[in-house]
Amino acid sequence: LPELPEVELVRRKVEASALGRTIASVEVLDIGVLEGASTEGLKTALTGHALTRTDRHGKQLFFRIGNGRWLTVHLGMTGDLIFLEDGRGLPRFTRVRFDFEDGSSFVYEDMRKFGAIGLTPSKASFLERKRLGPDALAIGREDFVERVSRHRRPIKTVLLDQSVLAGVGNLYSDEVLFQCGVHPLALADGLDEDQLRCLHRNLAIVLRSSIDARTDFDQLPEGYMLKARHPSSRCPKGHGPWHMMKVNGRTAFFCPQCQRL
DNA sequence: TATAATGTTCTCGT
DNA sequence: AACGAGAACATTAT
Repeated sequence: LPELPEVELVRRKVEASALGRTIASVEVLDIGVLEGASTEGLKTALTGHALTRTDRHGKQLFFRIGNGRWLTVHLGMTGDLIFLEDGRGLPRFTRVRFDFEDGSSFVYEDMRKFGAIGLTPSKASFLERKRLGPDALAIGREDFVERVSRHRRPIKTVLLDQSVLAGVGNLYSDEVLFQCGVHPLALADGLDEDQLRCLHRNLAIVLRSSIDARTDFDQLPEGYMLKARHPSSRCPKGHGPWHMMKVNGRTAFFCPQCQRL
């Protein structure tokens, strides 16, 4: 459940379900997902306290604990947070389970274990340590243009670099490049002002559209690549099949007609 | 059975 | 210093 819109929906889910309930116990089923906290540290920090606030920066989640510290959660490639009203129906790949005093539970599951869960005394120091740039939905145009265009690297690579801006992953970077007709290998410092503005504006539109669609790609507006991002599908503007290439070890989809180098 | 998967981080080489 | 390629992490689905 990886990129910014998916993570934002998880945040909202937690906000609506787990917030305010006092934690009675914490069970770590796989210590491999802990980062910056031990099992004992987690138990000590959380037991007897409630999550009082949710926050998201890029793909990173933060939950304020009643004692002033923050629980940090990254969903990696396959992570999710599940609220269980009666504590039953534990997901197969549950890694950490939080049981509330009222009998409900809150679960961190992550099949591939690329995610991480831990503690930090300060969000700012955590973001600094992880070298996360501004949130992709919060960054202003000037800042975006300045940060992106300073790199002599393919624009796809720059958009995926979480230290430039945080929250964009492989799928949404493909989508915004397609929306703006920019080739994934175009060098960031060679883009003109119009292209940079287009990317900034459409990044916000694409991310918000996906959140509004509850990340159901079928419900995205017409003309979106993500409605049919498959090798056997084609450009919605009537051009040919998608072309694919590897950029940063990830598969990039693009339309060679719409996105010229 | 081989390949790829919405992510991050590290090494090695240019 | 900046950058790219490749590997590593773990597990499933096609």
